[in-house]
Amino acid sequence: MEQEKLQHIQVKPNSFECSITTDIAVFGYVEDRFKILLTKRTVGDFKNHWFLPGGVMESNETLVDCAQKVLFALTGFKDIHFEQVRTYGDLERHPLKRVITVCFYALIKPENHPIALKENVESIEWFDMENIPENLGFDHARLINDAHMHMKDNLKDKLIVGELLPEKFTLAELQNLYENIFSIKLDRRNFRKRIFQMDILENTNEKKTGVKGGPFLYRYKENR
Amino acid sequence: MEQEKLQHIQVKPNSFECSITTDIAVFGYVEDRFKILLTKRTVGDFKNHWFLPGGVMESNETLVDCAQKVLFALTGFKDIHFEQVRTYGDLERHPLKRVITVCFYALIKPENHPIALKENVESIEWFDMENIPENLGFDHARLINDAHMHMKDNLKDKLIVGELLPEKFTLAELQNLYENIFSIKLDRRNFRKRIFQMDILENTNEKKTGVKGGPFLYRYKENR
DNA sequence: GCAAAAGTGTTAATGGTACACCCATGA
DNA sequence: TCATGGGTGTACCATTAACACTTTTGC
Repeated sequence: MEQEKLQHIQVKPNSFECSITTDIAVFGYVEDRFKILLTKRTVGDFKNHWFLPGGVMESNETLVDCAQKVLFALTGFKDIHFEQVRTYGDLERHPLKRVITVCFYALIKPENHPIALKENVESIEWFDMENIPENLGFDHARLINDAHMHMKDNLKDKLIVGELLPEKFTLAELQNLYENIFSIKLDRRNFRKRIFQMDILENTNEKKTGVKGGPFLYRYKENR
Repeated sequence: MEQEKLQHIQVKPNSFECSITTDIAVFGYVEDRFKILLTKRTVGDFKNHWFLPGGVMESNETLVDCAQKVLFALTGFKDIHFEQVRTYGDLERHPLKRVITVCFYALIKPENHPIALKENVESIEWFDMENIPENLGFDHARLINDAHMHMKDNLKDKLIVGELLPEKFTLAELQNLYENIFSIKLDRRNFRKRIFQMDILENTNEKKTGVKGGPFLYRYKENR
């Protein structure tokens, strides 16, 4: 009864111990392919498995604070924008203890974020989204899948994938990225038509050199 | 260093105490209006405020288990299907201590779920979504808004809002509900066309009595 | 019988898809 | 100079939006 009352007001003096972690699916566009960043680590029974970057939250951190801290600790990335995907609370998802994880995704330009190999990370690598390793730890295969779907939902009808590209990019690069993310093929003219009538790009009037055809470089407009 | 290592493998021996709660936005269709169920309670500084049904998670429960338990404890509802909305982890969202909450939404047929006024609940009421009380506790105004948006996203292009209606219903009722949820007006003929070519309804060949026009009653098909 | 809602098809507009040729550049 | 990719416009198709009259029922 006292128990029930306390429960009801959402405060209990002796809440159980439970780790809350954040895991981050970092997507990038590398070597003309849509990729995800994974770290090889050993956690519990998972020896030398690949994991999303992730780690435990402290009492004075928000979820996003935690994601920032964890991602920096494992990769050296700073000042990243996160989008929440969902929270996973199954009882047996972690072999050692109860761990609830909040999953985020982030889109980054690899050129701006060189990878730093940090302590306790055996390796860190960009994986092509169509060639993800088999030996993923925990339920991270599901997390990756959910994060990818969530990202596609967020991007649908927006084509705002500029966070993944350099400041100036060609329309072919933008289209290729879009095709990679959604695993589709698009007509070049229709793609241009759509993106132009969205009115989100401006032509820098510079041409990209070292590539045939001499394509113009575009950037996203300031206010969009 | 030892600290950092432990953090990295996502397990710390002394994780801090932190309540994890679930809050549930229960949507229903009552008196021809799209509504949400709120409970009036007193929590901390929030005296006699309206809250989503919610409560703390125990160590042996999954997130959904917790939502089931909490909703039953506050309303008497059982066997409800939940959809996760998102997780809120701001530091100051709860006046008494750190509370992280995972928000869910549920769609129910009020006829199947009579409200039971439970202990510690001062009142419990269906509120029209366009007339939600001002004095909501915590950040529940935001939770309601997010849950509503998330629900709309899930339902978009599906028109599957049957969970909110009695087994047999008229097309006008279905259309009205849909218009309520999305705050839009639809053309009757176009709505019928769309819903019929989805092939999800069957005509019971019964007519609804006590209402002008003598509309047919429909139900959702078994396999959809 | 009259007011209110149910039921029913057609047309116009819009948006999306398919498609071919010339031009610029790098090799 | 030639091979490769960049740049451009139009016709067709599919989907959606707009719209008015007749029938049924409750009161």
